[in-house]
Amino acid sequence: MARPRAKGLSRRRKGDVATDRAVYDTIRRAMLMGRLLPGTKLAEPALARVLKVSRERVRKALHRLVHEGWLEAVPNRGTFVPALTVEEVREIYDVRTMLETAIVSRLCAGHGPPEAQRLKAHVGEERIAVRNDDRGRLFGLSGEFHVLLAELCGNEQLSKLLRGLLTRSTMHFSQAAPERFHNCAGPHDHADIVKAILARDTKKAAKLMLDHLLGLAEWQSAWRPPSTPVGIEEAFRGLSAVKRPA
Amino acid sequence: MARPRAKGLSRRRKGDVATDRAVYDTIRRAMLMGRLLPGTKLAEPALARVLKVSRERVRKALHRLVHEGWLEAVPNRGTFVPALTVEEVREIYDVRTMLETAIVSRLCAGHGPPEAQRLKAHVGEERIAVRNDDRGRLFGLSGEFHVLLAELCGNEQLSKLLRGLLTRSTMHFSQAAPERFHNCAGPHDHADIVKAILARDTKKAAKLMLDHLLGLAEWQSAWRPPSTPVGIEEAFRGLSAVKRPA
DNA sequence: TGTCGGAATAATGTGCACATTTGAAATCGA
DNA sequence: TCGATTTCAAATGTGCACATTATTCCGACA
Repeated sequence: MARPRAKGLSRRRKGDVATDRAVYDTIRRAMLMGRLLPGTKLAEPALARVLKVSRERVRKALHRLVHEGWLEAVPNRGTFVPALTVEEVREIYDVRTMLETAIVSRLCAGHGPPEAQRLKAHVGEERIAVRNDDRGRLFGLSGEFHVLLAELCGNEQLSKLLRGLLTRSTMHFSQAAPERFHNCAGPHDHADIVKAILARDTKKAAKLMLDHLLGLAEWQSAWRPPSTPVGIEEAFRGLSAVKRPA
Repeated sequence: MARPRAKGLSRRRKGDVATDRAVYDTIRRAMLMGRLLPGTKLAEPALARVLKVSRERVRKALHRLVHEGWLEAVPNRGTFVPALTVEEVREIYDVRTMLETAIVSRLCAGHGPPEAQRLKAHVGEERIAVRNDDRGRLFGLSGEFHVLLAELCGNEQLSKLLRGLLTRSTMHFSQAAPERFHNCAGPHDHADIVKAILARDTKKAAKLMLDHLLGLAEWQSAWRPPSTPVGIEEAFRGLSAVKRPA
């Protein structure tokens, strides 16, 4: 039929899944960088204006983030950055304890040379980060350690589940200024756990993981995130959805 | 401003979240009833026509179901009923084993009279269902038993997680004709597990749960769902999104 | 002066109109 | 007759317009 287009521009690409990912990643990155504090409202028009995308894209990304537990949606009100209660943090670490003690037990029973190699490599990287006092890298590695343990079990469902739990429990860490991240006990605990796994000492490994998570939960529960909301424009300053400055 | 509406009808209620839930529940119910076989395509116009709702509502419900793992979306192709592989089933039951053995251990260590009462009540209901040969009720109760154990731990995160795992692992059961559901070992296993919990025998309870899940996984993996797709119209015959015949 | 109430404004929610893409039927050629 | 190419219809994806809802602001009244 070749009908002439009514409005002017609208150069529309095909199933542009790349832009969707970019918007989603940008918002998530802003949260990981600690720029979005609990209580902040993510208004759709403001986000669309700042990220230079249409409102529908923002809406879709927000819905996805809500489904994944990063944000909270109130009907007819908007989407907000959630404030995890100490009870929620305790519950999340409780579930993590159940899963991760089982994981280290599993790894003690059945791991081979390649798994041992990856564990030792990760501990080495953490040690380097500590030596260089690279807080940002250490922050990322500390979380990835737990994901690595899950992945070494060779269970994709388990990895996905633990990854979701980690994002929720590290949200607090992110909401604190991540450049101030300092966890001297973390890398040392990780090294001990790996040592126990390599020695196939199941009881010791499980106990170390239990104590490690208990310590993390206690330290995290003691800290309360600030509650002064910040504007959207300044929160996303320097971040862009269309071009990755990476 | 009171601008006259362009088109005729469109009597739109307020933030109608009830319709959204109805559409979502209807599709989910059709899956639980085993009417949607793996490989079936859930086309949006067909669903909208059958359920008597707009396409956007269907679209939103489908997106949610995709995100929760009930369905699979292929870009520009459509939404399909997934076919779980035996490997996925094995992995899901592996994760469930980790969580649920920890749950029964937890319950052995710390449960009071109200928890004991609810456990005994559930076992009683299952016994009644077995006596009456009520397959549908037994099918529901068998799943709820595991959710009940998680809820008795008083951990909301744990309950939500296990609920998601259950929906995925029971999808196979649903895809078999549920009226043919017959699990003579299930209720008996459940009664034994409850007995061990009430006796606070941690090792025995964990072992019983482990064997129970192992048996379920083995039985479930042995069975392969049929792969003859069925039309949308007949799959949703009798089901409605606007009025619940319940 | 403080509070209650209504109007203006901004934001959310949703139906609708196309553009793009896919799948398959139809047509053509060997 | 079979295979490859073209054509066409249906489905998916997305921007847009507008109704509905919440919030804010401002003035009247006690």
